[in-house]
Amino acid sequence: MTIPACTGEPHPPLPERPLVSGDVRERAARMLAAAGDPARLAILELLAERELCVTDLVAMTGDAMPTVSHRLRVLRAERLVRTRRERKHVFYALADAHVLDLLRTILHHAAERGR
Amino acid sequence: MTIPACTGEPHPPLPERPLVSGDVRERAARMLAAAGDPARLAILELLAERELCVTDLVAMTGDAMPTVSHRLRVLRAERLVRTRRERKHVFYALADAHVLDLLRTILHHAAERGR
DNA sequence: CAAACACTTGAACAATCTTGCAACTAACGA
DNA sequence: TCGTTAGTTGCAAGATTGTTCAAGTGTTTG
Repeated sequence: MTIPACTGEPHPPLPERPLVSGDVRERAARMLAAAGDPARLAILELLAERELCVTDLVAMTGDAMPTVSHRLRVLRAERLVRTRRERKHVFYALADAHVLDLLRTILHHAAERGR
Repeated sequence: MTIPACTGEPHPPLPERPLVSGDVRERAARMLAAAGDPARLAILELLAERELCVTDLVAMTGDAMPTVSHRLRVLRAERLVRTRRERKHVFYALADAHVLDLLRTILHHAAERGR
């Protein structure tokens, strides 16, 4: 199926097919969306420094525990964080180096391009 | 202001201060959220290959022009894309190498970690 | 075993987003 | 100038999200 080009102006031959598979994109979008909230991003930043339990995060962010827990749930659903239980506490950490990488990339870029 | 630690268990000394400045995080979150939609991410992927006009994107995605235009508006609001007008057409492209970088990072990671 | 602690879950409500249609604007072309 | 092509904008549904409070689960401590 040929795709009708724009008026044959500046651009080259013609577009290639879609791109990456649909569900890789789906997952990527959900990961981005999960990180794309200031409060959740703040949590990721804190976890970038060290593993923390929910109580710590509550103390550090000043938000209510259910609120923090819900946020962590979203992050965990997209596998941006992992959990580990120890005695009474549940410790959260970034899922892997990829997440740290993404975090650094976005924060660096956001800091760089001043409005 | 001291932050009460979790039960002095496994974790080190104590947490540092917040992190990056609040509005860098705000901007980063908005950028992530803008990219964090499958349809908008698909547009970014297409633009990663070449500059395209709205008509091209309409043809390639199969969506209505106002829909595509709205999506582009969101992407432009967060400066993920830039525009250039030529004759009757408005051409869109990724704003800069940073965006391409982010795109590659997220797609790579999403592809890697199979569910 | 009972009470306390550390979380998670559920439900309801508000706020925000996304889309689709219609109307509007800008740039050509006849 | 008039009509057409290319895009944008406004607005009203409809859907998703985020927050809060209350209740529930699991673990540990007395």
